[in-house]
Amino acid sequence: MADKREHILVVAEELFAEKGFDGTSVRDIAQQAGVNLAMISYYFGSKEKLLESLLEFRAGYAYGILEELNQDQSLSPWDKIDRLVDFYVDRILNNLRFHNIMYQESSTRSEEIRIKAKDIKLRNLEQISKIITDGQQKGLFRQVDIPLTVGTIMGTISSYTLSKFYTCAILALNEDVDDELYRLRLSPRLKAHLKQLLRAHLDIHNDSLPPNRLKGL
Amino acid sequence: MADKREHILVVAEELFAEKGFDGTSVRDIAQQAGVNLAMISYYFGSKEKLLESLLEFRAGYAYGILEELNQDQSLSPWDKIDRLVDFYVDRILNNLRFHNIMYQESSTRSEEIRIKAKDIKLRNLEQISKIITDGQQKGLFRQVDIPLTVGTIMGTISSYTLSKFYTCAILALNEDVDDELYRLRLSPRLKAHLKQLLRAHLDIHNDSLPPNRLKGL
DNA sequence: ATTAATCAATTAAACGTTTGTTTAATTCAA
DNA sequence: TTGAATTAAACAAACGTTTAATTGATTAAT
Repeated sequence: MADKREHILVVAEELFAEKGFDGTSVRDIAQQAGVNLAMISYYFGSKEKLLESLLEFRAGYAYGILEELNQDQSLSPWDKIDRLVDFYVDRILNNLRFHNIMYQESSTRSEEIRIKAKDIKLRNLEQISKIITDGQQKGLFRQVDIPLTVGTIMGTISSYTLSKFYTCAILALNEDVDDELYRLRLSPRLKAHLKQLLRAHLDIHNDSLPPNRLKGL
Repeated sequence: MADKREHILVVAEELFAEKGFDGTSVRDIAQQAGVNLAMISYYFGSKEKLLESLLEFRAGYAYGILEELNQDQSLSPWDKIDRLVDFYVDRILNNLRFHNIMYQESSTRSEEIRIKAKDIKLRNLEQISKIITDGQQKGLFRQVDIPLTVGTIMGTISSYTLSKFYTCAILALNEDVDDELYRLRLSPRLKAHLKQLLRAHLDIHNDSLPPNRLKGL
């Protein structure tokens, strides 16, 4: 075992996402990670600080990708939106555990954790904002509420990753389908929907749309 | 106290939403509700069955409203979409507690609870589906992924109701703002965003949009 | 009308687990 | 030999649930 500390974090991540923070005992984590119970206090200080460490451990990754995507001059804003959707769907579906902790569990915890989670989200929002404002400056995107648009992306995905039961019903899958097939079905559908949605939402040509609403009547 | 059972449910709802299911003890509920600890087992059987009772207690309301909205012949599909957005934003913001339980907490619980939560969601989806397919049949709405569109509505709202810390940062509000002002700021912004979003997303005129994407380049 | 019986409502206390954390001893490598 | 890593054991506190006793109002018998 290369890094025991990191291994504990990965195991804790899985368990937290599966059973919730309060629903997971330190003994669960220790046993699943194959380490002594006392090692968790020894490494992290407490269960709450373990969660804090987990946030730090995972925080950097998404930001790096977004930054890179942002600086890529060869991609049009539309391409970047598509890539953004692909990235987030893939990332969330492949890191369901961490995502659930980050977006639901952390909001009921200590102030330090809530602040940390907030800051991570704000940093990511900043990067996505740049992509959208760039598209606006280039005359491709219309005026939209950017933070809420980001909320729409994350929220749409989350609404289908929080409850496997409901999602399986929608996808016409058996409830105990294996994770591989589950992702395989959900991923393209989420991506297609979000791209179609954002295309219409962001397109500059739709700026004159609101008054047209009554056309069809 | 008219109905003690119901009073316990309301108190439990508040506490669950605030501190999570596992984070709330039966003693917390009993104390806050002003009843003896044993009354909760006496009334509901167990803590889990209390949550189950809570779901049943709250489930009926939304469905009734949606059904009514659906059957209203005087409203156009576009009007119904607007009303739908208004309803859900208001309802979720005014029942933050129950919504958080229903959409996050219930997914990590017993099978019975997960099934119950799933069924409630499916029933509501059914009603919203009718509104959208009606708009499609009337030639107003284009072809969209209806269940995912519903996920977008719920998810967008949820993404801003799960973490008050983050939301306050976005709204440029102090973190300990009172709930009244908090809702007053968040509600119109969510409604405006969702209506603008759905207008573009659903409009039949956008069916020919995808190939136009490259226009701006 | 008074008493007796019945049963649900309510209570305080205790149940056995499980919780997060700490201690104090031991291992092991530097 | 020093100090970090690791261990088993113990800690008190909190957990969900149960018990057994008591209350209080309603019903049946006297």
